[in-house]
Amino acid sequence: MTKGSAPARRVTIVDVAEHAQVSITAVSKVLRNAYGVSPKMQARVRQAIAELGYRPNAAARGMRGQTYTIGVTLPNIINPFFAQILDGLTEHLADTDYQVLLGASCNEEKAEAKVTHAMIDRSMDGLVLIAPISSRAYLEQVASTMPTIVVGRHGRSRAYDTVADDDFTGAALIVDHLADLGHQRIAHIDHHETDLDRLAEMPNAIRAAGYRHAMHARGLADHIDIASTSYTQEGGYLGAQQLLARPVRPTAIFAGADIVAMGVLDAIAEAGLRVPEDISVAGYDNTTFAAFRPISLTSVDQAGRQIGANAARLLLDRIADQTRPSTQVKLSPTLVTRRTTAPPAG
Amino acid sequence: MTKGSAPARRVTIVDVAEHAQVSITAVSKVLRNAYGVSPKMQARVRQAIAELGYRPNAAARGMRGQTYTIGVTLPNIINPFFAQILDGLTEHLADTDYQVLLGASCNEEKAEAKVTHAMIDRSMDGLVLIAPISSRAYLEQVASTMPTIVVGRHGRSRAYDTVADDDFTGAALIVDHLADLGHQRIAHIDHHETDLDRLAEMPNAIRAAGYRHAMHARGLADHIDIASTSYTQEGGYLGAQQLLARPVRPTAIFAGADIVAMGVLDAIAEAGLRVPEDISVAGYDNTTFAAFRPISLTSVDQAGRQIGANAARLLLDRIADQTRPSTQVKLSPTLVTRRTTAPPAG
DNA sequence: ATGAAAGCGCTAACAA
DNA sequence: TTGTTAGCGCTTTCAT
Repeated sequence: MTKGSAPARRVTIVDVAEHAQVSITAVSKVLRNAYGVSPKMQARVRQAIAELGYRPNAAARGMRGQTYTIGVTLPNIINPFFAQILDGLTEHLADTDYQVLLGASCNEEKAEAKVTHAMIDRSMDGLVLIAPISSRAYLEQVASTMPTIVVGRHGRSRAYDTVADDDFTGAALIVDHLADLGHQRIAHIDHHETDLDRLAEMPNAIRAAGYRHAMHARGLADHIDIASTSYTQEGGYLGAQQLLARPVRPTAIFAGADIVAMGVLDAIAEAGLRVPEDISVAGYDNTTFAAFRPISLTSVDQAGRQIGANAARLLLDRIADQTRPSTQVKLSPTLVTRRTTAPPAG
Repeated sequence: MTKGSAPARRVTIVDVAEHAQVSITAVSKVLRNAYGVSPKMQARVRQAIAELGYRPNAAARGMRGQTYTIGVTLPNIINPFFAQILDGLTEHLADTDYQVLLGASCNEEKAEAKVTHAMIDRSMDGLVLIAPISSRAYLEQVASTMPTIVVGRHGRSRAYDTVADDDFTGAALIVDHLADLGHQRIAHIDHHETDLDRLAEMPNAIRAAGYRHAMHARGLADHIDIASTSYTQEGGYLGAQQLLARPVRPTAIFAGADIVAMGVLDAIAEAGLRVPEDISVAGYDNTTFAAFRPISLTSVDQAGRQIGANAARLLLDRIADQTRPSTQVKLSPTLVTRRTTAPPAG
C-alpha cells in the first residue's frame, strides 16, 4: 500500500511508447490490432505493455474511436429471465474486447430515458434494450444515434434489430396443453395496456392475443375470460381474486408471467383451494421459481440464453456495419409441464 | 427519422457557447455549477443548452474532470437482496448528477477483476463493490486507485469504507428464536470457506460463527451441527440431505441464506417430511421468496435499502474528501418470523 | 511499415 | 465576472 503517496499517475500510451522505444502510433495500432505493424514491433510493444501493466484509458479512446463498452438496460434485476438473457449476452461477448455495463430499474419511461441518455452521453459502442417500455418513436431516436438491439419486444423497425420470443405461439402452447387436459374455462391474467404502440408490440399484449386466438382455434371462444391487472405478484393476486369470484369459476388460470403465477397461487391458497385438484395454474418464463420443486409450475421456456446470444451477435454485426438492413430474430418457446396443471375435476 | 442522412453531429459545448454568445468556459462553469457566473449569464447559457438539446460528452469530461459515473459490482443479479441495496443506492443518488452503472456476475475472482478493471479504465468517479469475493489485497489496491465502498463484507481497511449487516447478531436472532420455541438440535448450513481472509470477513463465515456462539450461549454447544456446502439452492438441497440422514435428525435447520432454504425445503418435501410439523426451517435475507405466502419462510431482514443508502452517502463523502479516515457502518438485522418455524414435535 | 501532428470535447489554470 | 489557452490520452489522417 502506497499510503500517503500521491495517487500514482496512471501508465499512459506515452509511457509504453517510450519504454518500447517506438512511436505512440505504433502502440495505438497494436492496441487496436490495426493493419501495418511488423511482428517484431508487435512483440516489443506487447512486452512493454505487460511490463508496465498498461491499460488503455477508455474515456480517451472514446474521444476519437470506440469505448469498447456495450450498454444493457433492464426493467429490473430481480426477474430471473433477464439474468438468463444476460448470461447469453456476456458469454457471447466474453472473447471480445467489449465490456457490458448495465443500467437497471428502467421500469418507467422516465427512468428508461435517463439511463439510455446516460449511455449515449458515455459514447457507448452499442445498446441492448431489454423489454423497453418507451414509445416506438423514442426507441427509433435512440437507434438513430447508435447501434441498438431491442430485445423482447415485437414490431419491426428499420432503425434497430430485434430479438424476441414468439409469444403468440407461446400462449397457444399453454392453451393447447390445458385444452388437451380437458379444460374449457381457461382464464388469462394480463398486463393492462392502453397505449397503441405497446398493444402491438409488448410481449404481454401478444400473449393475450395468442391466448384469444388459441381459444378460438380450440372452439373455446365462449370461455375467453381475461382479468387485466399487471405483470406483478400483486397483479396476479388481484387478478386471481377477480377470477375466483366469477359465478362460474374457471378451471384453469394462465398467468402471463411466472411472477404473476406466484400471486395467483397465493390467492388460490388463501381461498382454500388446491392446485391442481381444484384449479390448474400455468405461468410464462420458466423461472427458477417455476422450477422450484415444492412449486413445480407449468410454464413456457423462452430460451433466455439464446435470446441474449442472438442480441450480442446482432449488435456486433451492426457495430461492424451500420448500414445493413435491420434484422428480426424470433425464437420459438417450448412448453415445460409440471405439477400445477392436471385434468379438471369431475 | 433522418434515414440516410449523416449521423447528425452531436451538439458540443462550442455550439452552446456560440449560440449563447459566451465563452466555452462560461458554459463549462454552468455545467458544473462552478463559482463565478452571473445570474444573467447562467440564464443565457441554460437557455441555449435547452434550445439546442445539449448534453455534455461524459468521456470528454472524464479526460479532465469527473465522469459522473458510479460503478456498482454485483455477484449476480437474481438475488433480490441485491435489488434492495441497489434501490437504496439509486434513490440516494437520484438527486445528484451521478449515474449508476452495474457490472454483473462477479461471482468469481477473475470476473470480478475484469469488471473492476473495466470500471477503473472508464475513469468512474467511485465504486461500490457488493459482496466482493476478491482478496483483501486486491480490494485495497482497487481502493487506492479510486473512492471505493465495500458492501456486505466485514473487516476494516484504511483504504475503503464498509457497510455491512451485523451477521453475527443476525445468526443469533435465528438461534434464539428457535431455542425459545424449544428446539435443541438446531443445525446450520454453511457456505464452505477455506481462505483465511474470507473466513474472517465474508458474511457466511460470520453467520456460522454467530451460530456457534449463540448455540454456546444457549447451552446447546453439544448440538452444534454444520453441513458445509454452498450458498446456492443446490447447496441447501445437498446440505439438508446430509442433515436428514443423521442418526438423530435435527428438529430445526438454519440455512445461511433464503436461497439455501429453498433447497432445504425441497429436500425436506422429497423426504416426505412436513414443515414446520416435523422440522423447522429458517433462512437469511428476507427475500421476496421468503415473503411469498405459500412459503412464508422465517428469515432475517438486512434492511437492504438502508445498506444501499449508506453506501451512497459514504461514497459521496469520500469523493468529496479522499483523505478522510475510513468509516465502517454496521446495520442491525431484524428477525421476521413466519410459518416455517414452530415448536418441535413431542 | 513507421511516425509526426492534428484534433476529439471538455476542464482547469491563468489573464484580463 | 469573464475569456484565453493549454492540455487530458487516445485515434486518425497524412507524410515519410
